[in-house]
Amino acid sequence: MPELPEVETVVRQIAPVIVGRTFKHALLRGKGKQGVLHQTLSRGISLLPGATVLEVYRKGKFIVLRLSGGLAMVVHLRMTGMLLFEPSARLKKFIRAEFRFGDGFKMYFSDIRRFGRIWVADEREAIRLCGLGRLGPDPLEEGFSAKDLAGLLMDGRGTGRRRGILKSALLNQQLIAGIGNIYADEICFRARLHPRSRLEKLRQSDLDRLHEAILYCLDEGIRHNGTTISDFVGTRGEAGEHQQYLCIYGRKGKPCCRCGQPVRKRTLAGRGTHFCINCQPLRK
DNA sequence: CATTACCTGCAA
DNA sequence: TTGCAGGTAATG
Repeated sequence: MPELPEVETVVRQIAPVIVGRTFKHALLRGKGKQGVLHQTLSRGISLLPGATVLEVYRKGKFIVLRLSGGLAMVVHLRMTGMLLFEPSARLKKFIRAEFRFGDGFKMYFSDIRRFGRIWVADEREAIRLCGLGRLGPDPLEEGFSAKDLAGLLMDGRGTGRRRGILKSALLNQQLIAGIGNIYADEICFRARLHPRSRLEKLRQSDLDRLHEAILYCLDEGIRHNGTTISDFVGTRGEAGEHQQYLCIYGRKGKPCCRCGQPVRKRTLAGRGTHFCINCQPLRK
C-alpha cells in the first residue's frame, strides 16, 4: 500500500492530533503467535504508558514517534498497515493493536496482511532495530540535488557508475528511501527511461531528468494525499486522489497518454512494471 | 540478479 | 480456483 507520499500523508494527519498526547494503554489484539507485529511490538509495548508524543516525523517509509523519556515508537506500514482514528466497520476486523491516550482518545493499527511492524524502545535502539539507520537519503529532504543522485549511482570509489537495473535501484531503500513500485514506474515514465535501463549507461542528462522526476512524482503524490488502488486510506478512512493522475502504473493495454502506444507490463525486479516502449528508450 | 516467504482479500 | 497486490528479508 504505502510509499513515501502515502506515509507522508499519514504523518501529516496524525502529527497534529497526537503530539502532546500521553499514552495510557497499548495492547496487541489477537492471541499469541499472531505474526510479525507481535514479534516486534510485544517487547516494547509495556514502555508506552506514561510516554508523551513529542514529535512525529518520517524517513523513507518509516514513521517515527519521538516520545518523552528518550523513547521512540517506529511504525512501518508495509503493504496494508494503517494508523486509524476512526476505523470503518470493515477495517475493524483487521485491528492488530490499540493505543489509548490519557484523555481516552484512541489510535488503532489495522493491517489486513499482517506485514506491518511497530517497534518501541529507546530512540537509538528503536532506530537500530527497525533498520531505519541503514536507509539511503530521503529524496524530499532539504537539498537533495541532482549531484547527490549522481553520487548515489556511482560505485564506492566514485570511479564509475554503479551497475544494475534502474528500477531495482529506485526500489532499493538503502540507496534512496521512500520510492515503491507505483512511483518507481511513474518516475521512469516521467524521466523517459525504460525501467530496465542499466545504471552504468545513463548519461548526465538522464540523471538530471531522473532527479526532476523523483521530486515531481513524489510531491504530486503528496499533494493528492497519496494513491489509493485498493487499500490505502488516511486516519479517518479517506482515500487518496493520486490514482486519478497516474500516467503509467496500472494502465496495461491502455494508450500511452503521451504517444498512444499501448502500455506494456512485465515483471522486473520481481514487481509488475509498466512502461511505454516508444517513450522510454532502453539504455543498454 | 531472480525467486520465495511472509499474510489476506479480491478480481479474473 | 488461480494469480495478483502499494513491502522487505532471506535464499540460491
